[in-house]
Amino acid sequence: MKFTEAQFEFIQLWGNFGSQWGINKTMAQVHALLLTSDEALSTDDIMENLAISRGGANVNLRELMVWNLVYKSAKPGDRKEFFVAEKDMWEVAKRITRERKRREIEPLMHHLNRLKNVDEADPKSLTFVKMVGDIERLVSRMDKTSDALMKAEENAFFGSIIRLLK
Amino acid sequence: MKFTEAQFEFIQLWGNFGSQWGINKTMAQVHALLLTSDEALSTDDIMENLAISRGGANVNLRELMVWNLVYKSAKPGDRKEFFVAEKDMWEVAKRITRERKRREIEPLMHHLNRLKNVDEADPKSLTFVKMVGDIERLVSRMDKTSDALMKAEENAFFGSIIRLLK
DNA sequence: TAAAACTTTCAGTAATTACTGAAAGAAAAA
DNA sequence: TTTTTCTTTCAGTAATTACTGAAAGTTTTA
Repeated sequence: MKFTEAQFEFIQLWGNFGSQWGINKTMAQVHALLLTSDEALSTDDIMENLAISRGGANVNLRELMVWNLVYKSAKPGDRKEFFVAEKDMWEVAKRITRERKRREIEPLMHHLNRLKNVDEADPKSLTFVKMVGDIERLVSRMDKTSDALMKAEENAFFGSIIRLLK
Repeated sequence: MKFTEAQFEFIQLWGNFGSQWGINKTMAQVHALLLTSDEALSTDDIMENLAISRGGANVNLRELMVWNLVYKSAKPGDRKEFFVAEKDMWEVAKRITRERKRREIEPLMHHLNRLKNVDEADPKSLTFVKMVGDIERLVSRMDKTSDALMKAEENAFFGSIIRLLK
């Protein structure tokens, strides 16, 4: 398989995988293109390679920068902006996790907590409040555990404890 | 807040949350309705409560059964099928995790592995192969770690070790 | 200050995704 | 076996999501 074919397939794969996880397909494809490019790319490079419009390229690049997955990179003697992706995949995983937590876990917990103000007189409220509480505890526990595991994977001592569990 | 309001809001919340995670919004809403219902519901109950069609109700209920989040439940003297949701939220989390792994991790690993057959002569392939390998290792590690996490949360001894890390 | 080079925005529209409703299918009752 | 009751399927369509492209905005150069 030639490099360009493999790169093309990787871009498709990353795009499809991303959209299954609620990440915009084109954004994932731009990310994949930059991940597989040794050199920084301009907006025009990206437009050409993925056959997307200038608007789409611009919006998705800026969103990738919000996620901290892509940086601007200036080229001396060139007024264009160039872009590079963070290549350390462990960093990539951490930053995606961090961003999704920030956007989803916190609002979810807030909304769930509000729902506990349900009228306690209604007998149906009993199991409802219990269930909301169960979800809160579960989400909070998974959140903390994922932090612990992230730390553990980075840390030789904790990492060796974690490996005991596998 | 009245129970029916709280239930309605929970259904919206679960639907929106689900669709952010690549889970069909209506499916998540049907799930939320069943989670917050003490009694088993018929297709007609669900159609009425969520204002969706018979086809939609049927398709989403069957999909929820594939995910093992909802069961059929017969009522004596009634020919209709009734449905109940698994109410143990820890079971719910485990089953969603299991299903997503099965559908996504395995195919992803397979595709990534295929991409390693890239022409090694091209110098660009070097960093490409490294990156694919990095993703494989990362995904495999996260997969194993999530298994460990599940076991740890279920197990008092391992659980206490995990709590040390937090 | 004006022109050139590049980036950003957003109304209109295309692409995708999932729902509707009616017809066909299946199972139970008569 | 015919009718009744309920479930499933799927072509057509509605709803959602995200892209296009041109105009406006911004920065740099001269």
